[in-house]
Order: sequence, then C-alpha cells, then structure tokens
Amino acid sequence: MQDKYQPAAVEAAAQQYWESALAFRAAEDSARPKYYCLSMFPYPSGRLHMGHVRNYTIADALARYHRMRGCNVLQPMGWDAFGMPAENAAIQHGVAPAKWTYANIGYMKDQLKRLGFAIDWSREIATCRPEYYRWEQWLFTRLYEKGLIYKKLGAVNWDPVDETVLANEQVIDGCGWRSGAPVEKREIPMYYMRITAYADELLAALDDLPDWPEQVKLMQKNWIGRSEGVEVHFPYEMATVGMAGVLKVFTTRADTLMGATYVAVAAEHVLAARAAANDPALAAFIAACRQGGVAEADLAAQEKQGMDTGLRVVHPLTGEYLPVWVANYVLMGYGEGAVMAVPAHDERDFDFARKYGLPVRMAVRSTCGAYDDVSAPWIGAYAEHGRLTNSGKYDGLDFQGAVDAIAADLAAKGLGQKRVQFRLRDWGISRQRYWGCPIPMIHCADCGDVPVPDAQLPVVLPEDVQITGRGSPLAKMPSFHECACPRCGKPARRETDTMDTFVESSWYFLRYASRDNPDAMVDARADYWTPVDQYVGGIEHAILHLLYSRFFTRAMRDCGLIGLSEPFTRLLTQGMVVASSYYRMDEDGGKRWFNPADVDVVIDGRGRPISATLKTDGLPVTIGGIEKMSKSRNNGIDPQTLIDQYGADTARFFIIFAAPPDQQLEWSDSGIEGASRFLRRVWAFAHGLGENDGLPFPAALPKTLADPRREIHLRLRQANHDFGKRQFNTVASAAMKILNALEKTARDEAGANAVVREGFSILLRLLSPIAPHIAHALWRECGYGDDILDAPWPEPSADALAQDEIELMLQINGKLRGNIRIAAAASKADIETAALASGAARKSMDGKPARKVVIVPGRLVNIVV
RNA sequence: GCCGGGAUGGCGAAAUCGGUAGACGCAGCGGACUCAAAAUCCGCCGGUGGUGACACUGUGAGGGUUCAAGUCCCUCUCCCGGCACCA
Repeated sequence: MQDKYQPAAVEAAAQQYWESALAFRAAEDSARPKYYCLSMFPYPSGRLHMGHVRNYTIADALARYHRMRGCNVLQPMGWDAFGMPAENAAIQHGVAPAKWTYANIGYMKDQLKRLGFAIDWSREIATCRPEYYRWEQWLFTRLYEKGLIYKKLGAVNWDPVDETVLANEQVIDGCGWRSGAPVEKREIPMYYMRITAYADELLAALDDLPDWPEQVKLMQKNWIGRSEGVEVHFPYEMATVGMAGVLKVFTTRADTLMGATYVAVAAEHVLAARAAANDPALAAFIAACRQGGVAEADLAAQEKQGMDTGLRVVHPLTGEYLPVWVANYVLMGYGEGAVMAVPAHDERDFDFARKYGLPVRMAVRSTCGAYDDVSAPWIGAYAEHGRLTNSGKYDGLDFQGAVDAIAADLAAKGLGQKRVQFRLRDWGISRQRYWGCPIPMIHCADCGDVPVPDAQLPVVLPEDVQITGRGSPLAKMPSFHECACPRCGKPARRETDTMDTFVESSWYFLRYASRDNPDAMVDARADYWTPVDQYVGGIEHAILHLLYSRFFTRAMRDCGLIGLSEPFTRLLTQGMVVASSYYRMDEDGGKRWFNPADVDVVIDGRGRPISATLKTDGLPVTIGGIEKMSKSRNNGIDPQTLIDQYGADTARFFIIFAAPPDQQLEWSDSGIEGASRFLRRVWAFAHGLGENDGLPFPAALPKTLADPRREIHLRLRQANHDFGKRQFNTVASAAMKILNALEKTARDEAGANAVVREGFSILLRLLSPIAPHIAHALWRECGYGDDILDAPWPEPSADALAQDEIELMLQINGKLRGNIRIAAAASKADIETAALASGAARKSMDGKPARKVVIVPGRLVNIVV
C-alpha cells in the first residue's frame, strides 16, 4: 500500500478495474429487484459544470447504495444533443452544429468517466443521431393519425430585421438580442401536441406519486390548473357590433355576474379586430399590444392598459348593454381570450376600472362589513366569498348557491353552463430552427398535410449547412424541402420546422432499455426496467420536462407501445450550485464580471470577506453577491480544475457533504480542503489498521471499547436513516464521526483489533457510494474482500447499541437545569422520583411545589413549578 | 403579476415525532513538532456579563398556541427557481 494517498493513481486503477470487469453493464435479471437510476441527461455544452457533477454524484451514490443492498442496478447516460447553443456556436465560430456537438460529447464523456460514475456506457444515446430521432418521427406520425397532434396558429417572437423567430431567452427588453430591433408577436401555423386531452389524468395521477417532492406535485397541480366554473355567453347584435353572435367567457366567480360592469377581450380577439376595422386609434392600440415578446412573465408584469372598442354586448341576465374593452392583461391563449369584469370583486378588474373610470358594482357582501357601504370610495376589491347583495333574486345566496342558481338560469336561456377549465395549454412543438429533429410532414397542394410514411423514415437532418442567424436554414435548402407527395407523387414541400428539444427528452428514459433495437422504438426490455425507480435532476425542470414526460408516457401507452403510465416512481430534485460573483463597472456603465478563480478575497480577523482584488492587477473588484453559476456572471467554477487538483473522490465527497441534495449549494474553495484532509486521514488510518488477528469478537467488551463501538453503530444507524431520507450530507458527516471515533479508540486491549476492523469496514462501505475509488482500493488492501461494489450494506448491531444506564435532561419550567442518570429500564414513577430528588431540581425549585411533571421517555423530565 | 421554495454563528450546515440550538466541516485564534515553512497533532471558537461556577440572551421581523417552538398557526420582509421557444 502506498503510504501517501495519491488520488490520481487510486482512481485510475479503480476505473480500469471496473472497465475491464464490465462492472456496470446491466442485464435483465428476474432473480433480483431491479433499480433503474436515472439522471437528467446533459446538454453537451462543452464542459461539465458543477451542477452536472452534483447531479450525477447524487445519482451515483444512490445507484451504488442500492447495488450493495442487492439490487440489479441500471444507470445509463446520454446526451440531450439538439438545441440552440449549437446554432449560436455555429454563428459565432463558423463550426457546424453537428461537429461542435459531437466534439463536446467526446470531451464531456471523458470528464464523466474520470468522475468514476457507475454508468452502463453501452447504452449511451445522443438525441441528434438518426437512430434515435427516427423513432420520435415515427411516433409523431402515429400521434398525428390518432389526432393527438394537430396544426393551428400560435404566437411567436418575430425579429423583423433578422427575419427570424426568437426564443424568449433571445428577447432582451423587448428587442432582438442580435439585431436590437423591437420584437413583434406574430401568428404562424404550428403543430401542437394535445396534452390537454390528458389534463385530468395528469392531475389525478399526482396522488399516485408518494415519492415525489410535495412542492413539485403542487407546482404541477397549479400548472395544470383545473378550475370549475361557468361559461357565460354575452350575446351581441347587428346594431351594436355589426354582426350577431355570442361572446363567450369563462369564470370561476359566476356568483358575481350581477356585478359585471364591462367585458374585456385580448388584443387578438375577433371582436377587437372587428372594432379596429373602422377605428384607427383602436387599431393603433392593438398594434401596440403586438409589440414585444410573447413571454408570459413579461406580459403579466407590464402595466394594465386598455381601450374601449365602442362595441356593446348584452348582459345575459339583466339584458343591460356592457361595454367591450380590449385589455393587454387578457391572454388569448387562456380560456376564450375574453373575461367578464367585476371590479368590485376582482383585484385586476378593480385596478383597470379605476384607471379608466369604469363603474364598480357590488354583488357580494363582505363578511367583515368593511366593504358594505357602496357609496363610500372603494379602496380595493373584495375578492372573498360571501352572501350576494344588490343582485335581485339572488340576494342572500351564498357562493355555491349563487353559482348553482345563476348557472341554471343561464342554461335555461341557452346562454351558458357549468364547465371545467384548465390552465394547461396544448404543447406547441414547432420550432423554426435548424438543429432539431425534423418534423416528418409533407405539404402537398392537392393532398394537404401528409405524414412521411414509415418506409421513408428517418427524415435525416442534413449536416452540411450554413448557419447565419437570419431566416430558417432548412427553408433555404431546396435539397431538403423539395420532395414528392407520398400520396399522389406530385412535387411537394417538406416541413422545414424542427421539433422542440423537450420532445427528445420526453421519452429517452424508455430508449435506454432498448437502445440497440433497430426495428422498434421500445421492446420488452423496457417493460423490465421501467418505470424509472429513481430520477435525479434539477428543480428547474419541476414543471415542463416532467409534465411532458408524464404526458408522453401516457401517449405511448395509448399507442400500445408500453404498459406504463407514470415514468418516474421516485424523484429527487436537486438544488442549484451558486457562487460569489465579482465585477467592475465599465466606462459605458456595463458590468465586467471576473471569475472567482481569478480573484483574491480579503477577509477580516474573523473570516468575514471585506474586499476583493483581481489577481492579475491587484486592484479592487466589487463583490456582487451569490448567484447561480452562469456564463453571464462568469462565476462558474470548472470542476475539471478540482478533479485535476484533488481527485474525483474529493470532489464528490465535498459536493455531497456541503449541502443536502435538494438545497442550493454555495460554492467555496476552502471547504474542499476539508474533504481532501478527511480522505487522507482515511488512507492513513487504513495504513495503520493492521492485519486481522483472527481472534473471535469478544463476548463482553471493556468500556473503553464498548463506547467507541456504540458510537460507531449509532452513527451507522443515523447514516442508514439519512440514506433513506436522501440526506447524504449527514451520511458524509456520519462517516467523519466514525473516523473520529476510530482514531480515538485505544488499541492496547484485547478485542481492539476486532472492534476497529469492524468499524473501519463499516466506514469503507458507507463511503463507497460517495467516494468509490478510495473505498475500492482500501477494501481490497485491508483484506475485507475483492470487490466492495457488491459487499453487503452494513446494519447496526443491537448488541453494540444496548446500554444499561441513560442520561435524561432535567428542565425546570422548560429551562435546562441539569441531567440525571438513571437505569434505561426505569419506570416513569422512578424517573419522577429521581428527578425531584436531584440536587439540580431542589436548587432551581427553590422550595416551591411541583405543579406538573412532564416525562418524555429517553429524553427529558420537565418540572413545572 | 402568478405558482413554488428558502432564511439558523464569520461561512457551509445539523437538530429523526414539538424536547439540551449550532453536531460534522471550513475559516479564525492559541499551542506542540520544525532551523524555518508546509503537512500533522492538541486546545478554544454565537452574543453580553463574570477570574470562575454560572446567569441572561439568541434560529429573517412582529404576534400567537404549548410545560416546552428553529420546528405548529397568523401577518410581514428579503432572496432564489419556474412562468409554456434556455435546457
């Protein structure tokens, strides 16, 4: 054994051993419980970042732990390889997206291998390869034929200068990121996946996911947003609108219908267009609403603006005419693109009504009475439920009674009915981009939209392409889009849009199980491995990716491809990795960001950072606070430096130790030293461990050995509990505490060798999922066995934990005043007697009688005086 | 704006069911070893007062429930994630 811990050599040897033993090659095996451990696959951006290392270290710890628990583990890895950054790199550096992507994959794969993850690389997939995406295209045509994919108009960000569609991320303050031109909303035809057909099921099935974080289920529930309400029809006529029809709105507050004083429609609504036809001012307002991007966060944050269309609709119950306004806070994509406005009982309507002098009419009496005086100036909307007032025949009804009565009356008039509305919208998957999976459709003048037949799949994305950032590359390539109609054979045009990259990531976990099958998307092996037992990934995917995957699994189930409904049994959402940022102000007012690696931080006598200087010039930089590691803030720490300097085990151990997996991890360079020091101590301890002396485990240990052994088994018990909770940082703490106990154990008594060797074997096995290389090396070198990978997981021994006497804390009036030692088996009466008799109690009670004695077995006695 | 989460020493954090707040580690301070440094080892380490035993105080702010609150309830502040074309 090397005296000194040399991680590079230890890790290379362990990795070589695993590789030549095919240690992580997974095969179906009905004899053991299977454990499919999946990490969200990375986008091949160039290099691993700290978030990747954290994600895969957590998953690897789980994979290795379950293997030692006797499971047949599958841990695959692949590449979410389509996406915008490859096109951006092509524009900036002139390198083809495919070439750039494959080079990145090569580099990052080496990095992953150096981290020693227990990955079955034989199952590697890259979504940009035709072998992968042909099945996505194949499924697209199935879903199209089933009616789960359809075409309609959808709004996009249009850059009028570059004549290209921009992602929300590429719209900065309402302008195109490259051209700087103001962005407009534009409606274009797009393909949509009918996820709303599964809204009810996706919502209800959240209850069948007990091992998902509550917060994720809650976010999904709110995203799907099922609401029960009433569809209300406001008729309109030739006289007031110039055509006859009904304006439909959906409301969850039909009880307030008698308080409606206007209706508001989205700028894209048909009535808005109608009114604008002969009203230039209104047309200008609608055009202004079209300015800016489509991101809902921006729309919701902007100031409420509106304009009277001059049109009037009829209140369905009173027959009164209500004005129709166009308002920028009404979204065309939600519900009917129109709302009834009740300023008295809705905050947004109230703000809008006050701004434009629209009437406020009370319909619900507040329970507190504060809003009852209709003549007093209104201070805000009363949005709570209450009994109706000022509402004619409905006066006095409560919320449910009023909704029922009003819905019944509307139904009788044919002007509405109760219905359910979802917030969830169908998923628009068309992208006017190059580096994505081509949508397998052909547009024929005679036959319309025709899916590409199976025999012609895959529609291969050409790799020899010029990316300029202007227009759609595929639309400029006749060799790609000129084709024959599969139905009639006449010249036709191939669809040049590609699919949203979320489509590839919605089913990749199924393909890992069948990745070498050229004849089918999935096969029986997927039935063995799925559902995924443990999914690990960033909390930022809590809604979209996870919801799309849940939808896709059901869509594939309904195509008869799989039997599964829920793809991920257990979910761990990992927190972000954040770090300090440093900057200087430029002359033009911009900030120039410096990487933490290039900055020296000056600390005061107590370790508080007080200033920072740049290493290269020694001049001060401003400390910009702690933020998500990102390119824009230049505060990313390259994990490669860490691995090169300390080794993979140290990097892994530190990342696990620094914070619980689901919480934000704040990067600090100094903490890594502690992890490194600990592993060096483990190595040194193994070096001085000594051979197994072969003596049997002593029947009765002296206290000097029983105490450390008890400590070790207590820590093991805690570690096992924490492993179950997925709280790995305290597992790492437990390992440190075990080493502390081992180092303090006296080695001169009979039985010491057995106690210490047992304790160290526990330590190595606890460490194995987190720092597998050093555990692998020391397990063999200390003679515990050949391979720690399949060593049995340790369990605490009842024997080691037993004790005759325990210590209880003694409280007087809830304040700690001392301890009492008492037999572990003592009754409550004995404990009370002992507590009252103790010196600490008599001193603190000051002669007053005990009013009450609270005893918590095994913990405390509280005497209330 | 809407939805979700978070806040505990100088720092990362721990506290299993409402039961000793700050385990474990980092940084810092003091000491040992060394010609010296590094490494290593030992000790101290929330705040205030006290030589000390100890006392008081302390988990973002304010209120409440309880014998007992970091933990439960109400109100508020700040920070972070998501908001459908970043992945």
